[in-house]
Amino acid sequence: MPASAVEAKQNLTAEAWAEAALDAIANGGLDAVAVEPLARSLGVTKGSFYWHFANRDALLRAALARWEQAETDDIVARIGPEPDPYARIVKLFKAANASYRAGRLYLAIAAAEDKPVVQAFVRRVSERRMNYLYDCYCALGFAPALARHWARFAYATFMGNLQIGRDTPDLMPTDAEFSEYVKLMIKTLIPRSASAVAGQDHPSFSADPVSSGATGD
Amino acid sequence: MPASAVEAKQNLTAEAWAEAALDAIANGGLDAVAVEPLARSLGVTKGSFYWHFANRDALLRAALARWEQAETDDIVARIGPEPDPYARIVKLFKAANASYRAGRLYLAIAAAEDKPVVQAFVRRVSERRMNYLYDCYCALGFAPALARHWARFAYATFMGNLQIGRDTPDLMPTDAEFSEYVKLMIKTLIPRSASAVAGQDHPSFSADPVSSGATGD
DNA sequence: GTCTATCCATACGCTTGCGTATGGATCAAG
DNA sequence: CTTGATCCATACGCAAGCGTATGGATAGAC
Repeated sequence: MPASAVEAKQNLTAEAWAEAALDAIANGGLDAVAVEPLARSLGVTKGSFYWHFANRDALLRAALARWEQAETDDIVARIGPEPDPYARIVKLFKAANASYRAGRLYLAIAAAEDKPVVQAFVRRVSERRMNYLYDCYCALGFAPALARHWARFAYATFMGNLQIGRDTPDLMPTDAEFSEYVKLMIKTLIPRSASAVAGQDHPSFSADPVSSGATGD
Repeated sequence: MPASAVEAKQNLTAEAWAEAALDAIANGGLDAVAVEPLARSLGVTKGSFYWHFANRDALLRAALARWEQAETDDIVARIGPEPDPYARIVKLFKAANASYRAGRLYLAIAAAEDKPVVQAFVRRVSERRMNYLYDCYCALGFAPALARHWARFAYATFMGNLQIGRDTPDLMPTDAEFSEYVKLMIKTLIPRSASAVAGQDHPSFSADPVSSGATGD
C-alpha cells in the first residue's frame, strides 16, 4: 500500500488536476506546471492527464480560470454583505493578508504576465480588485479622480505587503505588532478628513474592526 | 555581414554575459537564463560560454551579483548627497519608478525566491532598501517601532506600484496625473504631523520636490 | 616563423518534458 | 458473458537545454 500523498488511485477529475496545477504554481511558479511531474505527484502517469486535457496549455487555462473564479468568489464572499465602505476596505485589507497560498499564487501568476494566456487573467483579476476599491472610495465621498488615486495607492500597498511577506518574511511583523501595522496602514489609506466627505459617522470604527485577528488561513 | 544585434563577434567578457543574463531575466524571468539561447542572442555558441563560466549557476550568480551591485550603487548615487530625510524619501520614491528595466528586474528576480541562490540576493537588497527608509523615518523624528512600520509601508507601496505598472499598465496614470498620484502618496507616506516630530522645517518642501519629472530612464 | 595562450566552433551524450499511440484494467449495461 | 465506455499505463519519437571533449582560429611573444 503506497502511503503517498494520494491514498487511493481512484479516478481523477479535471478539477483535481487544475488544483494540483495551482499548488505547483504557488510553489515553483508557472513553469512548475509540467505534465509528468504533476502526474507523479498525483500518483498517476501522463496517460491520465491526456485523457482529461488536450495539452499542457489546456491545463494552464483551466487552472487560471479556477484561480480567477476563486478570487472573484473571495471578494464577494468574504466582504460582500458589508454596507459600510470603510469596513469594506478594512475587510479587503485583512483578506489580502489572510491566505498565504492565495498571496503566493497571485505573485506567481502575475510574474508570468509575459505569457499572453496569463496576461488576460491577471488583468481581469487586478482590475476587478481595483475597481472594487474604487467603488469603496467613491462611496466614501471621494471624487472619481481622487478615488482612482486612492484605490491604486491602497492596492499597491496590498501587493507590496504580499511581496514583503514572501521575499523578506523577517521584516513582516506578527501578532500584536502586525495588528499595529495594519491599523496604521488602514488609518492612513482611508482618510476621514477627505476634502469631499463630511462629518460622516462610521459605526464600524468604534467597534475597532482592525484588531480582530488578521493572520492565518 | 550579419546585421545582428552584435556587430563584431570580438571577444566577449564575462560581464557581457552577465549583462545579457540580466536582460533575459527582465524579459522572460530567471528561467530565461539559458546558455544556448543566450549564446545565440550574443552571436556566439556555447563554446564561448563555457570558457568564461563553469556552468549555468555561475552565470546566474554573476548576474545577481551585478544586479545587487547596481541596486546598491543606485541607492547611494541617485540620492546619496541629500541631507534632508524628507527629500531622501521623495527621491527614493521617484527613483523607484524611474527605470522600467530595474523594476522588471526586481520583480522577476524576487519571483524566484524559492531558489536558494536567489533568496540571499533578494533579501540583502530588500533589507538594504527598507533599512534606508527606516533611517530616513528615524531622521524625521519617528520612534524606532513607528519608523519600521512606516518604512515597511512605504516600501510596500513602492513594490506594489512596480507590480501595477507591469501587470496593469493601463491603470497607472501618466504625465500630470502620475505626478498627482506620486504627490498624494508622498504626502501620505511622509506625515509631517508625526507624534514625535516637532515643528521642523523642510526647505525642500517649499521647493516642491515632487513635481519635477519622475518618469523615463 | 614557430609557439603558446586565449577565445570560440563543432560534435557528442545525457536528461527532461511534450505529445501520441496503443493496449490493459475496471465496471455497468444488456 | 460479451460489449462498450471510462480511465490509466506503457512505450515511443521528438525537441530543447546542459555539460564535455576536442579542434580551429587568431594574436602576441620571442
